[in-house]
Amino acid sequence: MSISTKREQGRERILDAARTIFAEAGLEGASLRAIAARAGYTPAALYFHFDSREAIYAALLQASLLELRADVGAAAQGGPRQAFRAGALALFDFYAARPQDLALGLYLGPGGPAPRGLGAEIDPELNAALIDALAPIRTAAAGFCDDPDALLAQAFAQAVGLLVLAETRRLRLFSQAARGLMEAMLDALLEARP
Amino acid sequence: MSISTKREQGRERILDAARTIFAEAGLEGASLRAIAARAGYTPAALYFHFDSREAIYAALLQASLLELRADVGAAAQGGPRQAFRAGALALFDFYAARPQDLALGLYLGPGGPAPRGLGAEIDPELNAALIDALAPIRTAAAGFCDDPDALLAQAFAQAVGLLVLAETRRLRLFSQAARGLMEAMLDALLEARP
Amino acid sequence: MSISTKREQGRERILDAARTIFAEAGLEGASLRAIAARAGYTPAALYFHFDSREAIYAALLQASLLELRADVGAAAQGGPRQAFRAGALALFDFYAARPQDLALGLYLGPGGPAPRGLGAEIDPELNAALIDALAPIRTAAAGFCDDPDALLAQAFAQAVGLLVLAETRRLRLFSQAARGLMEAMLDALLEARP
Amino acid sequence: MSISTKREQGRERILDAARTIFAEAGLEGASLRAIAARAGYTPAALYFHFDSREAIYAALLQASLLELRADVGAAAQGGPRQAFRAGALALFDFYAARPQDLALGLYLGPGGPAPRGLGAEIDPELNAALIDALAPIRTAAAGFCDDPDALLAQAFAQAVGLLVLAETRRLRLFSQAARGLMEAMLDALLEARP
DNA sequence: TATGAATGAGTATTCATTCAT
DNA sequence: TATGAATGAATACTCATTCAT
Repeated sequence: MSISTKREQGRERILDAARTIFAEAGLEGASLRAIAARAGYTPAALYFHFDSREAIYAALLQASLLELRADVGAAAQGGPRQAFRAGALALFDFYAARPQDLALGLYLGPGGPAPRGLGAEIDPELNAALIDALAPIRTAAAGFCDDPDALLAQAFAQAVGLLVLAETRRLRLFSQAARGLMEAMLDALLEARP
Repeated sequence: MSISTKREQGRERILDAARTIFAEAGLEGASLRAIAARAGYTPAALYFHFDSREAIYAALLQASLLELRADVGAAAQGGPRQAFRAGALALFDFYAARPQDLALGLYLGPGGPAPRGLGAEIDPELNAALIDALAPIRTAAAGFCDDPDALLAQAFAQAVGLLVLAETRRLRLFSQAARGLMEAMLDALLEARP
Repeated sequence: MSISTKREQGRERILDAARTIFAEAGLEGASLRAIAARAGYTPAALYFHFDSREAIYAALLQASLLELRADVGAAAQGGPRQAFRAGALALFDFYAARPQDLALGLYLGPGGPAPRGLGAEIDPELNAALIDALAPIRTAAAGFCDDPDALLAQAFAQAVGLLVLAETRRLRLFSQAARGLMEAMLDALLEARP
Repeated sequence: MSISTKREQGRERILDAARTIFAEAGLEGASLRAIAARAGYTPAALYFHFDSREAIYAALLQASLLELRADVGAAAQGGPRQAFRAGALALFDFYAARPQDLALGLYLGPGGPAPRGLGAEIDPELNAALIDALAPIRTAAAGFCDDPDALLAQAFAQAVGLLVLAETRRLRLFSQAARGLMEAMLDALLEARP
C-alpha cells in the first residue's frame, strides 16, 4: 500500500502540474517539458508514471469527466423535464468555468478538432466516461420523450457550440449572452415535446 | 493581365497545396515546409507570395468564407422562416462537407479553441467576412422575430457543436444523424417563435 | 551625360538608403533587402548598380574616407606639432560623431575584426583612400620627428581603441572622458619627442 | 566526482569545439550547428549544457578573462612603474596571441562594435571579470599617479587599437611593429608622469 | 524511481543572389 | 534599368522520446 501510495503521489504531482500549466498556457503550452519542470521532475521521469504525453492528457480528461459526472448528477434532480434542463445547464456551466477541459475533451489539440483520435487504446475508456457523465441527462430525457439520445445530443452540441464560439470570440455577443442562449434553446427543445 | 495571372497562379498553387495538406494532415501537419513541398516550392518561395504562415491560413479562410457566403446566400430564399431554415442548413452542409474549413474557421490551432486570435491585424477582416457570410440567415430571422442575433447564434452554435462532436467522434450517433438533429433543432426554434 | 547622371542618381539613392539603415540599425541590420526597400528598389535592382552587398559597403566606406580626408586636412594646419595634434583630434572627432563609419572602416561585420578582408579586389583601393586621409597627420609628424609612421600609428590606434571601447561600453569612464584621454595621450607623445 | 566530471567533460567538449571554430571561422562562423558538429553533438544536445548560443560565447569569454587575469597578475610585479608597464604589455601579448578572444571580448558580433550588449543578464558578470583582470594594472598605476583610471584606459585602448588595426590589416606596418609601438607609447605615458 | 545525456526530426523565418522577362 | 519569381543554404531553438546508469 505504501508503494501504491507513493506511485499515486507521483501521478498526482504530475497531474496537478499539468492542470496548472493547462490553465496558464493552454494545451499548446503544456509540453511535456513544461509539465515536468512544474512538477519538479525531469522529463524522463514522467515516463515512469505515464506512457506518453497523450496518456497524461487522457488521465487529466478522465479526472475531468468524473467531476463532470458529479456535477451533472447533482443537478439533474426533480421531475424529468426539470432534471433534463438542470443537467444540461450544469454541463454548460461546467465547461464554461473550465474552458481548458473542453479543449482537452474535444482534444482540440494541434491539428484541429479531429486529430486522429486520442490514441486508439484509451479512446473507448474515455468515451465510456463521457457517456457515463452525460447519463443523468439522457435518463431525464427518457422520462418525457422517446428519443432521449437526440435530445441529449442537441443539448450537448448546443453547449459545446456556444462555448467554442465564445472561447474563440467568433461573435461578439456570445461571450456575454451564451448562457441565456443555452437556456432559451433548452426551453425551445422542451416546448417542442409536450 | 499576364502578369497578374502569373502572380495569381503562384498564390493559387500554394493555396491549393495548403488545402490538400489540410485535408490530409489537418492544421497540425500544415507546416510551411509541408505546404511548400506539396506546391513544388522552396519554403523561401512562399514568402514571396505571403508574409507568413498565418497569412496563408488567413487567405485560405478568407476564400472559404466567401464560398460560405455564396452557399448561404443562395439557400436563404423564400419566406423568412423558410429562408432562415434553409440558410442555417446550408451553413451546416457547408462545413459538414469541409471539416477542415471549420477547424480553420475556429482556428483550432495549437493551443485549443482560443489561441489568442489569428494575429491582431487580420482578425477584424476575417471576422467581418464571417459576419458577412452569416448575414442572410440573420436577415431572414429578422423577418419573423425581434432577436435575430440570438436565433443566428443558436443555429450557428448548434451547427458548430454538432459538427465538432461528429468530427471528434465524441458520440457515436452523431456521425450519422447530425443533419437530422440540426433540422429538428431548427424546427424547435421556429416553433418557439410563432 | 544624362545617362551617367541617371546612373549616378541610382547609386546615390542606394547609398543614401544604406547610410540611413546603417545609422538606424547598424551593419547588422543593413541587409541588402533592407537597403533596397528603403531605396524604393527591388533587391535585384541593386545588382545593376553594385556587384554585391560588399560593394555597397565599400562605396559607403570610400565616401566616408573622402570626408575624413577633408576633415583631417582642414584641421591639420599651423606648425607641425600643432598640426599633428589637431589632425589626430579631427580623426577622433570624425569617428566619434559617426560610429557606424568606424564599424564599416574596420569592417566589424559579422565575424569580428578580421573577417577575411573586404573582398580581395576592393581592399587596395580602400586602403589607399585611408592612407590618403591620414596623410596630413603623417606629414605633420614628419615635421618634428623622424618616425612619422610610428606616431601616426599610435595616434590612430589610440583613437580607434578609445572609440571601440567607448562604443562597446567596456569601461564606464570611456563614454565621458574619451576625448580628454585622447588629448592627454597626444600630449604625452609630443612631450616624448622634444 | 565522476558525475561532475562527466558533466564537465560535455561542457569542455563543446567549449573546445567552439574555440576551434572561432579560430577557424571567427565569431561569424561559430554557429550553434557548427559548434555542435565539431563537438560531435547534435545541435539539440548543446542545450543540455548551455541555455543558448550566447551562453556558450559567455562561457568562452569568462574563461578567457580568467586566463587574462592570471597573465596580467603574474606580469605586474615589481615597482609601480615597472609593474604597470609589464602588466599592460602582458595584456597586449595576451590578445596578440589570441585575436579571437579579443573579438569575443568586444563582442564584435553581427552589427558592429556595440551590438546592444551580450544579453542583459550576463553582461555585468562579464564586465566584472574584465575589471578584475585589469585590476593589477590599475593598482600599479595608482602607485605613481593620481589618475590610475586614465592611465589604464589609455593603455588598454592603445592595446586594443593596435591589435584591431593589426588584425584588420588596416595599416601594413602594424602587423610587424605593433608591440614596439605599444612599448613606446607606454614609455611616453610614464615619462609624462614623472 | 529517477536522472543526465543525447537524439532526430521538426519549427518559421531570413539571407544574398540569380535569371528570365 | 528594373522587376517578379525563385533558390539553396542558413539561423537558433523546441519537441517528445530513449537509454544507460
